[in-house]
Parts: sequence; structure tokens; C-alpha cells
Amino acid sequence: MTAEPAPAGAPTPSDFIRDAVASDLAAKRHAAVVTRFPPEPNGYLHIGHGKAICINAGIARENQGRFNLRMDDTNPAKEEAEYVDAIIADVQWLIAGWADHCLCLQEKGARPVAHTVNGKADFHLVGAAGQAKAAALLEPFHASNYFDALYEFALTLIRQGKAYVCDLSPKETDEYRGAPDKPGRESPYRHRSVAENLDLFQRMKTGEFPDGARTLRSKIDMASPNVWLRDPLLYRIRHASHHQTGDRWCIYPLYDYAHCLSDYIEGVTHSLCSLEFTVHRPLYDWILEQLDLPRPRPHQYEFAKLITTYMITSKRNLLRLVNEGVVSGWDDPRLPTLSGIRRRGIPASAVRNFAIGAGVTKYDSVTEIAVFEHHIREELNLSSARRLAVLRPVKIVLTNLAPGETVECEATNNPQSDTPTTRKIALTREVFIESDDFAEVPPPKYFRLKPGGEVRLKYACIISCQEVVKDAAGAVTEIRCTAQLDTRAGQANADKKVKGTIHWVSVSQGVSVETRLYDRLFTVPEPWTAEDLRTFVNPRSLETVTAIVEPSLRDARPGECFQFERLGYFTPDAKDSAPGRPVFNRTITLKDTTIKAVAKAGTHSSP
RNA sequence: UGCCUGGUGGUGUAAUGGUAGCACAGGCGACUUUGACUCGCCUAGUCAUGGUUCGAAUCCAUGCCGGGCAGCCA
Repeated sequence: MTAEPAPAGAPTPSDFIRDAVASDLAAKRHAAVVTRFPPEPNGYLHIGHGKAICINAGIARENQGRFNLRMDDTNPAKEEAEYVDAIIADVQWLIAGWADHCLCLQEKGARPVAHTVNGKADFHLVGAAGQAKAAALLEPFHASNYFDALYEFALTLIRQGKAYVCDLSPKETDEYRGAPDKPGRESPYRHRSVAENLDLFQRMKTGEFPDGARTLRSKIDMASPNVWLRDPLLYRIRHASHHQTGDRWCIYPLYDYAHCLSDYIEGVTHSLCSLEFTVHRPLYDWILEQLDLPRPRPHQYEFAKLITTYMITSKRNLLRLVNEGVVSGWDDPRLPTLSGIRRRGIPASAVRNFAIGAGVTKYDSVTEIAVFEHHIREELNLSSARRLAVLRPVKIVLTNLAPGETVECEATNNPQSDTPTTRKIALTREVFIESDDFAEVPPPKYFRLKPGGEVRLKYACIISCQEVVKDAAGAVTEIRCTAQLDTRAGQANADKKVKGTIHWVSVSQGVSVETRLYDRLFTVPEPWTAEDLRTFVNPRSLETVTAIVEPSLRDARPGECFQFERLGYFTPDAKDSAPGRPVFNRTITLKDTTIKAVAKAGTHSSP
């Protein structure tokens, strides 16, 4: 768990939020920077959350601060413990080696304790960052851990005459609220006495009233142009079991009330969230202001969320794809969930570079998926070992090699390495090549194998095509070639040039492996605008083939990334691989200008 | 018709009163035992109109266009 050194020459990100943090620090408004990432455990994290994590963790990291992982679990109806574990794993994966030393969790079982600061009542809970405590003794913060503190704060608001118990039904509450362009009306229960409010609120807590019968509301301004200031609800009654607190509570705080106070309780200094919460900020500030709190108050700043073409990131839509079986689960490699992305073989660093590069602004932008793909290839190109694999095989017979004869060849593991290593691979009489790499009737500018043509087998030698053998149906069954063994590395004609170099795998030594070729899940760049998402699901987003790979790949393990030369990057699937029997996921293809070159040649040569 | 926010090449993002730059995408070329990588070159932008100023993407005014907000969701 060491911090990754900042890339040489990489400028420190600068944006309006970082400017605000720097100015707060300069003015000594806070002793240290504390940010937070507060997901609701009602689904898996996706790449949009990834951006929020990168911003919150990144700012903590740049200021030697910490960032709290908190489950925003105030709604028992929608949340599940299963999601908590997935969220923790995804966050840790995303920041490993980068900001994990800033990640702050709390001691198991810890709760904020009431105490007095400068004569004022307070609740405070500080966690442990990095490895200050053994991981087994830590857990994420939970808003539900603050229910007692939140209840006490609510009592304070009632005593101050800033909150009241309202008996309006949900429908009536809605009607009384008015509309953005017309003021609301005051609830008939708005002027109850403090004593009555206290009594009713306590009875709400003890379970005397059914769901929806009463609420606790703040008393602000029913005529405010900001609808979120029209006496917003603080508590609702829900006789439901909560995944953390069980049946201890039947009243649950709402987001606006719980969030600002959770931030305060944890000592958060900068609460960074997405733009849709901007209209809630006056309420965030109002609640904290009323309570006359002894410690510095947190402040909320909003940034534009990450939206990427061909991806959907709404939990509703994601859940639907999962439930309807369009994908195999939350971690389907085609999904932009962090679990899916990880399973697909995309490095966390690529996600971070993408998220950070998207910037921190207040403009709702749509980032092209090509940028993400660029970052994926950039990382994988540097780190992936090269291997030979054939996805759609066609057989070549090297007629001048004897059956059983092997010609040892040396292959480079990673040409991008400063000190490249090599491995041995065997050329045999029969090898598979990619069916795309042979064309009986080649288009113009076709560099690969064709009747009477020559091509180099990568790391081996140049071969000449002599004869094409077909079955009764006219399908090519084998291509008979001669190997020019003196064009191997180190031989007399090693420097002989041919236009094309192709990959291959020995028929006798190759291993068959299930390989999953993933493509974009949607056929249109902005699927979220669709009436029905399923209309634009790409029917070819997953194709499964039996690939033939070089023998060393039999031992590939999940977590390892390979470049199958000329094809793309592949990684063993973490769920379906077994020792000695990997199942490969294609992370992404190599950039391919072949199509363009051939198409262009075709265009030029046609009338 | 209310309030809050925004508007810089195709896309994303810098420039904080002083030469509009970077990245992705696109185009052309070089290199190449990956049609990859790498390298070079090119295309293309300040929403509009006024104003302030020696000088405006930046400040002011007006207009236009976009996004968000009316859950007992977060």
C-alpha cells in the first residue's frame, strides 16, 4: 500500500473545487481536508461513481487528508447488505496503490458519542485511515450508525421551534408544496406547540403510528422559490427492517437531513457531490446552521457527473438489464459497473486516468467512449505480455517441414519493456492462422496471405502460399505453403521484407480455450435517451469462440492481462476460469486501421 | 411563466484582463517481424449583440440556447 508517485511532469489538477479547498486551507478554516464518498447500498458502483471517488479521494490525497467511505443507508426499503460488500471491494480496487492510504474507515461497532464542546452539545466520530488499524477491525461508516445522534438533533430542532410533526398525507403534502412557479401553503399542523411536537415525535419513534401517518418537517418557508425549502420532510415512518439496525427503528431520516449531519459528525470538511444536489445546498446549510454546532461546518460543492457515450449509468436502467437477463449480472463485463469493468480486464489506473481527465466542471458534458478506450489501451500496451492466439482458425500446412518436426522460435514478451524478455515457441508442420489473414480474392492493399503470395509468420519465418485445398462445399480446409526457414531471426535472409506479418499457433501444441469477445452493449451513442433501452441493445455484444492459444496461456490466471498479438487485450475471467483451464475475456481490441486502409484502397480502385 | 446552473473545434478540457493551448476523434505521412506502439504534419473553436478597456473567452448589460429542481428516493 504505497502511494504511487505522481507521474513526472503531470500537472496537479486544478479546478474550482480544488481552488476552494486551497483557499479554505490558506484561511485555516479547517485543520485538515476530509472528504467522503457516500453511496447508497442499493446497487453496484459504476464508472460515474468512479469519477466521484477519484475526485473525493484525489483531493484528500493531494492535501494529505482522508476520505471516508460511508454507506448512505437511510432507506430500509431499497438497500441490501450484499451491495455493501461489493461497494467496498470496488472502491478498494479502484484506489489501490493510488489513494488507499487516504481511505478512512471506522472501528467496527463505533458510534458517535454525545459530548460537549465549548458548552455546546456535539456528536463526533473519527475513523482510521490507511493501515492505522488492522483491516479486519474496520468497516465503512454508515449513516445508520448515526440514527441516535440524528434523533437527538431532531429533538433540538423541535425545541427550537424549527421542526414540527405534520399529519398531512403524502398526497396532501404534495399538494401543499405548490409548484416551482407557485408558492406552497402552510400545513395546518405547522403551529403545534413544542410540547406537542416532542410528544408526537417520540410516539412516532416508539411505533405508535402506521407508515405515512405523520412526518417530522422542518419549518422554513412555504413560499420559497426553492421548493426544497418549503418545509422539507426530515423523518418518515417506515415499519421496515433495516439491514444494519434491524427492527430498532421505525422512523428513518431523509437524505437531506441525514446527509449534512453525517458529514458533520464525521468531521467532513468538503462534501463533493454531483450537480443535481445544487438546489439542496441551501437546505444542507440551513440544517447545520440551526443546530449551533461547535465544530467547523462542512460545505457542499457540486460538479458535473460523468456521462459517457454507449454507457448507461442510471441504477434503474442497470438494475433492469440485470433483472431482465439482458446481461449476466451486475458484474457482466459489458456493463460500466466497476465490477464489470474489473472483470473485463480494464486496469483501475485506466479508469482513474479517464475519470480524472474528464475534469471537474459544472457543465453537463458527454464524453466520447473513445477517450476511455484510449486510456485502456495506453495502460495495457505498457503492461501486457504478448502472446499468440488465433480466434477463428484456418489450417496452414508447411509442406517442407516433416510431421513431428519442430522449429524453435524466440518470441518477445513485451517490446514496450525497458528490458524485454523472451520465450520459446515451436513452429510445426501444421499451424493455425486467423481466417481473416487469408484471402483467396484479396482486396487492393491486402498485406496478408493470398494465393501465390508471401507473408511472415511472426517470430518465425516467411511462408509462400502454394495451394488452397477446399472441401466439396468450396470451403477452405487447408492452405499449403512452404516455409522459408532462412528468413528466421539470425539466419541469412532474416532481413527479407514482406508487407504482412501475421500471428499463428502450432496445431499440435496449441490449446483450445473458450474466449468471449465483447463489444459495446448498445448500438447507439446515447442509449439513455431511448424510450425502451432494449431497442438498442447490441445483439453482437458478446460472441463466444473457441480460440487456439499458445501453450503457456494454459496457466494464465485472473488478474493477468495479455495482448494477443494483432487482436487485442485479453484476461482470464475471474468467475469462470479454473486452474489450467482459463476462459478469456477480450478487454478491448487493438486499434485497427486495416479496415480504413482497405476501404480506402477499394474506393480508389473502383470506378 | 419561478428558482438554481451552465454555454471555448466533432468530443472533453485549459487559458482567472495580455500570442486561444492540450487530449481524444478525424486526415496525411514516416517507421514497423503486431495494418499495434512511436514520431512528424494537418483539419477544426470562444452562443449572439452591445458596452467598459490600449487590450475581453475572461468584466458589465441584454438576448438566445441547454441542464437541474415540485419523492414520505438518494
